[in-house]
Amino acid sequence: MEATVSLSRRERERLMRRTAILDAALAVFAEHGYAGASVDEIAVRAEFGKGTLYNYFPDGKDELFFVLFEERVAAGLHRVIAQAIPADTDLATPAAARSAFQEFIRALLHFFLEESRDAMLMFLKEGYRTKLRVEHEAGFAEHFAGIIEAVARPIQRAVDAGALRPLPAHPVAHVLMGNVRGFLMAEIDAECDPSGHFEPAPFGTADEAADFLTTVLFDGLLARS
Amino acid sequence: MEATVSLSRRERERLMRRTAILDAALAVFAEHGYAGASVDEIAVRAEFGKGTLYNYFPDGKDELFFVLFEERVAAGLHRVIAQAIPADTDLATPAAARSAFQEFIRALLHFFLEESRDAMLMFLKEGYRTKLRVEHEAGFAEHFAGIIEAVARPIQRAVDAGALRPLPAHPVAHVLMGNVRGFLMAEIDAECDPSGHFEPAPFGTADEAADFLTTVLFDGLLARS
DNA sequence: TTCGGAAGTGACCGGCCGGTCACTTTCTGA
DNA sequence: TCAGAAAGTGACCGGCCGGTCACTTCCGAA
Repeated sequence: MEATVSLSRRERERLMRRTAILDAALAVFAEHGYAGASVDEIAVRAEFGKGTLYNYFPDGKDELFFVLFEERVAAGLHRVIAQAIPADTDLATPAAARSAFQEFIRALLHFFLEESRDAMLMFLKEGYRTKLRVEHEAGFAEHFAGIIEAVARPIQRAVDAGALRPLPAHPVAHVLMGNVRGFLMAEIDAECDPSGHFEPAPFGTADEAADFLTTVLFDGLLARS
Repeated sequence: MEATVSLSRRERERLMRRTAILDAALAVFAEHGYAGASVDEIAVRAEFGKGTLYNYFPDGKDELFFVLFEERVAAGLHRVIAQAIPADTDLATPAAARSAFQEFIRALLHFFLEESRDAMLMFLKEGYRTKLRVEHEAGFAEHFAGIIEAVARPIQRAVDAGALRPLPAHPVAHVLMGNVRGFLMAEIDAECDPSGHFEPAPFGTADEAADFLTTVLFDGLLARS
């Protein structure tokens, strides 16, 4: 009757509770951002006493935020990258590269908009800009660098194959991810502000939005004769 | 001996002090963001008692932030837009449009990087995402919409003239401004974090950066045969 | 010189929030 | 059954910070 994993019931239950706390914290961070989130609210939402949170995460709010970023946001991003552009993807021609990156952008938007909205909101709201313990600051920088690196790798391949313009891959990766980020930001702004002042990008589906971004970034804004 | 403006000395001095307070507040907001800035620090930097700040800005921190955004950031942006792409700019051909928008992006980066660094930092750090009084929230949304509108207008002209792809102008304006914002963000990240984890975009001058962005956005990433 | 109001000031208040810890409850293995 | 460990709890602490207000200082008009 034991699960295949070699965890005692105690350990399994501890893991469940840890997850429940993280779920609650993710929801609160997504709603209020790091600075606006209160540990009390997280505890209430998780249905634990505040002290219990410090049993599981001795460094408190700071640690919760960092762990969430690691386990939900960064891990999700890496998964999407690995799945959408595996190392053997054909990137030899402009057409192949275009369709591969289009798929990638679609997968990104799909992940953030439909699969893990809370992760997205946490990713967008001020995130790493907040002052945290130094060790976590470094960890954040490392995660970001790792994600950019993972995106830059296929870009470099496509550049080497002559499918993309010979631009430096890292800045291009920054721009690509920045555009996804910017699009999501506009999306939630429009959603959170129904007063109608924030004119949103009026895209229906995530795929339509992805196609728009792909067109702008890969085909360019200039008309072609 | 009187200045041409019809202000009494009293009024002029009051204006000077108001400006001094705003300068101090801008510096503090630029350094710490809205949430991290303390009114005490602003008062110390302005060399006024805290109470005096509330003489000039009865709504306190909130009002200071909003006024700064209005008078420094938004005004600066509008000025740059109006100067770089006046209403009679030639946008009839792809080449003309490209060079006009290249000039615009250069002017933007120049303004933020060299002319008003503090305005840039305030613009970047969490800005309108912060919860403020409702009337200010609406004001922010209005300013943003106005800026996007001002950028979208020449884009629409270029689209109508067939110089740009027939894409909706507002989303394109969002993307354009978002890329500038993203670039600036990467720039200051790299600067504030000399640990080297944040791999920056290694551009020398603002103009080189602007040219890179122009290439990506207008020519597109795909190689041309 | 005098007087009234405008301007300036900083000690103080109240609320918030992250983190602690002495205590209670629950579990487990002997 | 029971003792001790593990887990859970929330009242409480200390610090911070935005905003207030009774008081002082300054200044210009009469």
